[in-house]
Amino acid sequence: MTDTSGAVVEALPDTGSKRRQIRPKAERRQQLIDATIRCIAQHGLSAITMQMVTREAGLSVGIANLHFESKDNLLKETLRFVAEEYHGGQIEIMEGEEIPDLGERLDALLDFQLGRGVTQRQKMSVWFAYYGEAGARPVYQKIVSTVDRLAAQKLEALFTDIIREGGYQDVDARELATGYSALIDGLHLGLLVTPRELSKRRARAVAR
Amino acid sequence: MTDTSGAVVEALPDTGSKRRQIRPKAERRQQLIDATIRCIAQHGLSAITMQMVTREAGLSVGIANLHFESKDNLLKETLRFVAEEYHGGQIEIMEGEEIPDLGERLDALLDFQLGRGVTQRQKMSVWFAYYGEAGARPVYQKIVSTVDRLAAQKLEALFTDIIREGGYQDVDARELATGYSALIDGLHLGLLVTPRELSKRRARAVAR
DNA sequence: ACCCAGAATGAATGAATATTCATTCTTCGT
DNA sequence: ACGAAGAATGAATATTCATTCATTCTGGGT
Repeated sequence: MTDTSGAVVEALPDTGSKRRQIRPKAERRQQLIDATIRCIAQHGLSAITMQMVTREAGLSVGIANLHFESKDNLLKETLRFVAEEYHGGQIEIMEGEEIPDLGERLDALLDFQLGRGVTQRQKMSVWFAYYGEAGARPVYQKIVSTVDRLAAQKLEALFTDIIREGGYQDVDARELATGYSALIDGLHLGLLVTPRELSKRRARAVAR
Repeated sequence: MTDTSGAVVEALPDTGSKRRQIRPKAERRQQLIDATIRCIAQHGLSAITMQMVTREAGLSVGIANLHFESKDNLLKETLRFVAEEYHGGQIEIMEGEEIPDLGERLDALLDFQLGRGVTQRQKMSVWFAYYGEAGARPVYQKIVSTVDRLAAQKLEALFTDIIREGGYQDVDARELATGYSALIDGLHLGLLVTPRELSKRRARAVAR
């Protein structure tokens, strides 16, 4: 009954493999970012811990500092990921040519922005957790506003087209775009604090 | 040159009085809440420290635990204060009878909500810092949503009146109220990340 | 089959921070 | 004046947490 028998030493059954695995750097980074998102959504940005994150990822504590230099950096990269994913999705819809009708394209955008699911809710939590700190942390402000600006331009362009096509009068595309963005943000906030379902129809109505 | 000479030992000149002062509990509590607001605005909710807050208030470290049981409690009470102040102001405008014209009352509300000033900006920072944590902390959710619900009802009532008076068709007061709130929240968010001035006019336009 | 570069681990370290409480100081009632 | 009630202080304590790094382990290259 020697340990050196080389036989399988799986003391705890069902508790995931204990085998150490070596994976490419990019994959580990993503794994850690995903875990960070889940942790922020569940525990909040201010309660987050390296132990928490690495545990959630099923890895050892040291690994986060191996792939990201520091906790600060991990948080920064996580924000960048969420921001780029969210705005990237929007931009794709807005400048994609698959949907010729502009009104339908706006609808698609709305569906994307108010899309449901646990994942979506998690991302939202993360999103606003960072917004909350943005006032005090210029780094966050910069990351968000950089990506934000691009999406805002595309949105303004979309509205400009819609206004021209529809022949609307007395409407400024830039104002409309700002208002629309603000409305969506506000609805997200509302959903976070008071989860309701009715809002989707509501938003669609106001958007026109 | 003995220390026991009993003479005044005011080594640092100009550095505010060193004299210990005894003040009523309520005053100290407010003093600490104010300091907390300033600290959150400047350093963020997750970086906040008892030392920071008590220092900002010009008091000793132990005092926070004397008047509030714990850090958690101080933060909770600070949120309650900000929430009640903000929504209280809104409600006062909405149900006050001083402004008979409903359109003007809406304008007054808008002015209040988008009011400027350092103070306002600080409050906003605090507001969103807590929103960011709301997803993970039911206590915060409860505080905000309780006060929020009341303001939302008043707002809906106001819109109902406006719709009746103006004889508008095809508009649901509840939808309008939700949309309006969301819009304001969104604009606040925008102001926090990308401070701009133009938004006030914009909001007013959309509000109609 | 066997090496070894470097990926992964986690115990140890040190810094930061909430909370306590013995002590000092103020004020007020007598 | 004086003394007591209790407000205020801040050094000390215990805990929590990010970061380090000596060591262990893997898998591809030879």
